[in-house]
Amino acid sequence: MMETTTKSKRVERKEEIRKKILDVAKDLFLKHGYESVSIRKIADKVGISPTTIYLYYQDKSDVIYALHQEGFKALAIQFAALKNVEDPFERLKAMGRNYIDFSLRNPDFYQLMFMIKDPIEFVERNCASEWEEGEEAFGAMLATVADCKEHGYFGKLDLHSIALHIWFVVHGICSLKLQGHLDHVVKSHIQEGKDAYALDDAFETLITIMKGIK
Amino acid sequence: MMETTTKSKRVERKEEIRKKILDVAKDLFLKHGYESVSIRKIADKVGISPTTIYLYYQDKSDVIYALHQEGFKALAIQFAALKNVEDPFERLKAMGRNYIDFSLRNPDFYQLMFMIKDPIEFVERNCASEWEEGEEAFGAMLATVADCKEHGYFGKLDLHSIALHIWFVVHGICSLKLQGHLDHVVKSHIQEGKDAYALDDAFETLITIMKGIK
DNA sequence: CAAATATAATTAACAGTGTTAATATTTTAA
DNA sequence: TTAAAATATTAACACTGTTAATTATATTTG
Repeated sequence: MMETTTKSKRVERKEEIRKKILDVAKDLFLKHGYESVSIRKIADKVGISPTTIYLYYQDKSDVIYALHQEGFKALAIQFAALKNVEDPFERLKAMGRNYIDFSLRNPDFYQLMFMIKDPIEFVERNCASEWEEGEEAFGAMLATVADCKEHGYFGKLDLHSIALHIWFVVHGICSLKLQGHLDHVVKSHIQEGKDAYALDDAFETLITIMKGIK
Repeated sequence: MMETTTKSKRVERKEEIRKKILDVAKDLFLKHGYESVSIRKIADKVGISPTTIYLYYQDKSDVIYALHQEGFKALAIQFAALKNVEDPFERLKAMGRNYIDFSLRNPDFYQLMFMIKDPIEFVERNCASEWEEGEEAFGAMLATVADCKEHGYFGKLDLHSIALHIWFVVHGICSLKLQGHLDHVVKSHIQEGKDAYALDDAFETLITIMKGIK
């Protein structure tokens, strides 16, 4: 017997390789985008055979889902930094800004997290509708909106309706920006010089409207 | 000389085949989704060799772009039916409803039009930033928002800011619904029974907020 | 320690994908 | 009818995810 630790060395090594595969996938993903993540390229970079990956992940979508989770962890860190903002409406504003900034700084992650079908389908198939990471993020927002309501914001509107609404706006901004649709429309229909400010304008408009709800 | 018509028979036949390719692509697309549209499958169904398609479309993304345009034409028809709604705010509401309904009835088209990178990249590369179809749709909305403003809606907010904002919300609703994110969040965080109404609730909230702007 | 067993990794192969170059066929013009 | 132009095809390249069968490597047992 050699299992003095909770994990035997074999299991340990297995987890190491599993992590290495994910790290290489993440590296490829961030450097060359979603489309460039292929089983064969990952295997090459790790130094193993393509089929070996299937001993550690059941699927390609399983690898993609693991990346998806990494993204949610990174977003959670962004949100966690806001716990000490006292004024609830300022905290809500900061959350929105952080969300948008995250999408701009990690466009590939954002697309994977909110704009691509594969990972969420993987959740539906394999995770029995738990999925802590996503619920946590939305929960944090719900709490802040509730806090705002207690301070007199948002009138008689329902808590969940407000929270969802803000998410819709912010996701709308991010997703249309990332796909180039926003720039396209702004370039065609709105005065010159506003190009770069479209995003800030959009956020300002949201804040103005939300603050004005009686 | 036989070119009594503006188009010679050769050009006519060429356009016929070009259209046939597009029709088959559309059929495959609507029946089996975006991922199932492959050059080889289209060629099989048309009854030509895969490489022949490259004599009519420069690329696969060219075919996809043609589908993308079909989608915008369909949406334009939905919007055109609203010209005779007199009250501007009611017209704006109807536009929003039509937009959402379109996304639900033609989820694949909607994804192609607003959630997938390929077609808009094709526009950027090949169309010298004109692209009438998209500008027309947004223009129709801009006009309606302007009309609303003249009737006292939306306070001092900028015309373009309001129009963009509404688009963000509505697109946020549609895209998160289509990817399954909305259902996922609603199922986890919101009371039972609201499942099916999440979309209507979202739209109602938008209307309430927009109407309340002073 | 050696043999038997369980685990891990590999090669070969299947069925796809977009796309290009070279070749063959058909249609048009002289 | 023959030369030229347009159209279509076959063969091939370099990829993709994935599975079955096989080999190599550890681990456990006799």
